[in-house]
Amino acid sequence: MLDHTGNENMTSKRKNRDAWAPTGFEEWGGYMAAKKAKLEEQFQERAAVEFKNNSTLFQGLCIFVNGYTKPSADELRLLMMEHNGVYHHYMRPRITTHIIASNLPYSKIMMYKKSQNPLPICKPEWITDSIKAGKLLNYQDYLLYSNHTKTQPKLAFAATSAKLAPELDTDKDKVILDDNSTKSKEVGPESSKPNTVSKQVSPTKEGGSRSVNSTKNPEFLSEFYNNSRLHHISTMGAVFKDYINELRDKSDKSFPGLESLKKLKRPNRTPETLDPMNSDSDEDLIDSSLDEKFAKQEPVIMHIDMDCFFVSVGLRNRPELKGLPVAVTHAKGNKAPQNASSREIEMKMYKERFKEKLNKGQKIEEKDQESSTVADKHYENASLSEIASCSYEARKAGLKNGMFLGQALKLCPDLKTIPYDFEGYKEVSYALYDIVATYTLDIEAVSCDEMYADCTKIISESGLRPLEFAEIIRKQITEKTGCPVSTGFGGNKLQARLATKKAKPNGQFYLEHKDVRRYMSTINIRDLPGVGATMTHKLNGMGVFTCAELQSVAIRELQKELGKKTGEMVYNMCRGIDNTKLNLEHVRKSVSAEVNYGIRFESATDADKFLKQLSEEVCNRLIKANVKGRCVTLKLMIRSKNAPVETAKYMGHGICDHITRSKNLISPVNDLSIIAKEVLTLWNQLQQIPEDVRGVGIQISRLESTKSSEKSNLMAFINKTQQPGSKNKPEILSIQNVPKESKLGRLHGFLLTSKQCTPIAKSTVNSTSLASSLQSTPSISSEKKAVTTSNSVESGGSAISKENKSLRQATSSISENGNQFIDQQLRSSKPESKPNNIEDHLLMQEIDESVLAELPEEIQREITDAAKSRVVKKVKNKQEILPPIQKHSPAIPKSRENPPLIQKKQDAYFKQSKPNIEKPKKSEMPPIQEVDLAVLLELPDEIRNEILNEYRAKANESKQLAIPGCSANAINNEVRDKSPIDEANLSISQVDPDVLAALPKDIQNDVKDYCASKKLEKNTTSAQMNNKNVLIPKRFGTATSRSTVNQKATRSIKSKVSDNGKSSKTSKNKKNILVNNTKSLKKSPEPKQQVLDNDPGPAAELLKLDTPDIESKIKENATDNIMSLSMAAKSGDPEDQKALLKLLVEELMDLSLKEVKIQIQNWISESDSVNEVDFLAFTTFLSSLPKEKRIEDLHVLLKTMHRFISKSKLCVWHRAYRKTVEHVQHHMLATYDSSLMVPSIECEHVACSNGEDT
DNA sequence: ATCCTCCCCTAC
DNA sequence: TAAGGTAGGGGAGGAT
Ligand SMILES: Nc1ccn([C@H]2C[C@H](O)[C@@H](COP(=O)(O)OP(=O)(O)OP(=O)(O)O)O2)c(=O)n1
Ligand SMILES: [Mg+2]
Ligand SMILES: [Mg+2]
Repeated sequence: MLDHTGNENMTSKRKNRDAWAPTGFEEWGGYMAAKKAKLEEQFQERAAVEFKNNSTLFQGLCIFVNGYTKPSADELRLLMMEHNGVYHHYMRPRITTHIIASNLPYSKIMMYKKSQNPLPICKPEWITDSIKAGKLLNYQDYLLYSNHTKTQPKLAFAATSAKLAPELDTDKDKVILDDNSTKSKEVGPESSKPNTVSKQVSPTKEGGSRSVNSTKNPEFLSEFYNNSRLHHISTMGAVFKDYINELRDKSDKSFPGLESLKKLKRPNRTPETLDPMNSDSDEDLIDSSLDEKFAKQEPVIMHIDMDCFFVSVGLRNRPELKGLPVAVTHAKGNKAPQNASSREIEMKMYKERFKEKLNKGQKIEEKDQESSTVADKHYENASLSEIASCSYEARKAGLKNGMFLGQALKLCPDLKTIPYDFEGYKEVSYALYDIVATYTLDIEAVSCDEMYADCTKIISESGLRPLEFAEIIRKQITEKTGCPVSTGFGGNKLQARLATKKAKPNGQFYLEHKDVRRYMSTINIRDLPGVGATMTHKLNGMGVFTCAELQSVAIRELQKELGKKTGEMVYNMCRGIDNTKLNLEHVRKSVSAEVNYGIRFESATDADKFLKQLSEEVCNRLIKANVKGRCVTLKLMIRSKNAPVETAKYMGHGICDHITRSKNLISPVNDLSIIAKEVLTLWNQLQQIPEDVRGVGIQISRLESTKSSEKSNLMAFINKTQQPGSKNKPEILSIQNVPKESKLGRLHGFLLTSKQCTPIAKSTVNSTSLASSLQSTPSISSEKKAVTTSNSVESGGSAISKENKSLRQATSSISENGNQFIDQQLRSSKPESKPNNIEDHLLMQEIDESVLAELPEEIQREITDAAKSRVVKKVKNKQEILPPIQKHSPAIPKSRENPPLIQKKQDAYFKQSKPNIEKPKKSEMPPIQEVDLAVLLELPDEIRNEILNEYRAKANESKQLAIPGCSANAINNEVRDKSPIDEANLSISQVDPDVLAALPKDIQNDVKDYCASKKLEKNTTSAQMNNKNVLIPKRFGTATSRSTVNQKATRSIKSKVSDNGKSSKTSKNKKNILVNNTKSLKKSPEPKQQVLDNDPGPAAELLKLDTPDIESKIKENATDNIMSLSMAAKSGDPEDQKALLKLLVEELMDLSLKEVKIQIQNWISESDSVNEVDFLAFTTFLSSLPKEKRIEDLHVLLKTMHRFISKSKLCVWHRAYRKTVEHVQHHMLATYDSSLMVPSIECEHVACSNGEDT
């Protein structure tokens, strides 16, 4: 560890990245994104295309997308579907016809090439260009490793670079031979591609630098991600966390693996009951069996982890290397003439830094020595390529994962290196997870090769001892994957993990309760999970090296040295105590993308360009994850003052300083234009020299789900409607909101209408803030650079600066946006002091950001400009009238000038919680009062119904959440103050009296009941909230099912609403929403709140009038929908309908079970209305399964459908489900003379439950 | 006292 | 050459 640590420290900053699924794991993450496409839409589009054009463009083609591609794998999948092609999520030996990739490692290309049936590997442009051309172009013109030059498909003279080129070409020929160049159109598209092969080929002189450099190689980003192991493992980690959620959702609760275990044991003993008796065994068993019998009080947690994962996977096809020291790396071993000077310097600096750190602690000796050792090694020309994983034989020589290859070779000269095989890892990971999932779904995915599973039930029900079970499952996994795996069992996660460590390699171990204490004392503190190099150091400084020694340290002492929580954790851990539960429902809290390799900007333009690319990357990930975020953070790694310009490691980041700057947005966003703007603003604020940038990262936090099921279409709906002309979403609020009261009112109820606010103060505030921000910006910018320390979030000033800059230079393209940004920033720059907030409110009131955002850019500019001028004026006024604002800016001395202001403003609106905090998805819907009825009424019935249903559903949810005293007033006040959007969760509860009154009676009752009955629940809920690990009862919330409410989320509620100058925080309670609400109510008397309250009044009235009608309409619509569904088949254009239906059904027939599930999920979860065509298609499809003898599949699919529909509170869906089941049963009876056991849907609405649409 | 931001640390 | 990402817990210290 020291060694590794050392390296890490050297860089001094390492961070992780996330992954996004470049390779192709995206099956789960719905795609939806870019286009918001829903499966429905996809189907429709596809059907339409097929039907009309009967596009068979790709008929007969079966593609497999490997690695990161420009049109993402998902997009390609859709394109294939639209044109009658087939998309494979995995390479299928004799079925796949083409491999699509933007770039592949040489090893991979070779692999494909050598395969028995070499398949052509084409660039994704082949697909897109063919579509554009309306005909299938010759794929040979798009071969990945063909000559890049388009024109010369077959020749590979690329030329300069040469070495690889020839080989590649050769490969190509071999691989691709089959097809002939039938023709090829010109190659326009690929012209840019000469580089595609670049990765490997181009390394010619200048070319070499190009291929790697972020600036010079346009394909840098994708190439980098495609080759980054850390990116891959992060991505896969996220994928498997989702996968587990997915499996759990789909589960029918049957565990075949567990069942077979029961059978195994039964012969010997009677089932569970007798287990205790069984005691065939030994010590362990007896205890455990007793426990099992009664309460299973003793939980049994399993930790399972593949042995030297990457190596094991790689050795599957290299049996000759088994038993030898092997490592997985990019480099092959030889090489690397690096500049010794850089190494020397970096080493020196590293040492210095290390010493500093150590000094803080106390001991240093050993480490110093070690570091020096490392340093020595550093001087040499050893390879600085990192070893991802090394075999246990290699570990005997001292090798460790993460170590540099050069260093490793010194320790182990015989080390064999093998290349990465990311597809292989994924494959094995799936096998691992799938096997464990046959025993239980109480799984917490840790990474692609590791997880925790609660085996309490398995052990008790099967009667097996942990180690017996281990034997079985390990064997199963090894047989299936060809890779060794180790497992550890214990009473908690810590014990299980330590047991696994002891079990490795290829073993198993059960750390029994009685042995815990004894065993713990033998553990080295560094082996405790969570104790890394730094903490080890600190503890070593205290004379602590082992857990035994650690046990003798008082908790106070530990907390003093390590912090409160950390101290306590360590105190417990060294005793084998670990109270953390398995985190079963994984909920993402942030999405980020960063690159700290190969970053070399030569100009501000380079930096801008890359930031935009990275923004795009993050946006894509957000979309893929179905989330939007309200906080944007830019992370930079900047070359340290004395660090060499040329890093020791080729294209590495060297020794750097880290700088972070974040900004809160008023509303959640996943829009590229907005995020890019914010990022560029932040970048400009940081005022860094482009040439010194060595790393860039963008993180989006404070996420909210965008899934319709979860969030509702309200936002989307509102966005669309709100601003007529606008196209985009409501962005972040910017300070300058144009005066569209109605809009504001709807969207951001809290803001209230300006009327309420005291005009003067408010107006002044806004203007002041803006002005201050503007003014301050310049100065600030200069300051910031130096700052390594963190500052307040964003500064309005920065925004301004940005604007200025944008106007001047770089962001010219973005200039338009720039204005918006500025606005936004200004907004964000809340007034620190309350006065500022007030002003902000005024501004907001004046200009609705979201509205603004939607307007054409030109208009936006105008407005923005006008606002600015206005602001300036106001500022002046304010200064006179309300000095506070300006003062504030200056007052904010400490951190960045304006930033604080901005942030505060935002906070005031929303209450945000920390950036990290996320709220449940629910929150997206604005309080119903805010919904503009007029707009609502204008909407199509379907949409209107959806919206209303959403609210209704939320009302239900609120109940669940148990907002006890959810008297609307209090809630409303708070919400308003904060921001509707933020506290989505709250929004549910926010129902204020007026609104409540406006609601249909049944809903009213529901709400009341909930409030009354949920108090109890609330308590429970709050308790759960406290515990991160606690699963949220997803079953309840329709959309929110998965959202876990956590403390932070709750916390957000607290928004500090600073009224005038007073900072009245509505409530702070993290845990108790109710409390918060209550507080807010009490505080409400404040001016702002009152104002707010007033506003609602009118709106409420409107609602009342309209609501009833709407409600009824909704019901009607629902009915209509159902009716239409049944009718659809019959009416319409019979022929067309039939043909379309037939096509769809055939399509479904061709899909794998998994794919169909995904389709079903998308169909249901992406919309609140039932798409008739899809309904008919699915129902017809499912009804035809009995004939196909696919009963298993039918069963699974119905469960899938049930699962997702259960989440929907829409009766329309419930009915659709019943109808489908009815139809299916009919066919079941006809075919098998028996019906299928399927779950039924339960609905609160009696009419729905009883009714039946039929 | 509690919040919030900017880090730092840890894990894979 | 080399592909040093990513998510989340937590602490320090300023602001309220
Ligand atoms: N610094 C690291 C650590 C890990 N990994 C990758 C390669 C590993 O194979 C995989 C799993 O990590 P583990 O910690 O589980 O390590 P191994 O599986 O390699 O070995 P062990 O047998 O100790 O689990 O993650 C990596 O690329 N870089
Ligand atoms: Mg492992
Ligand atoms: Mg592991």
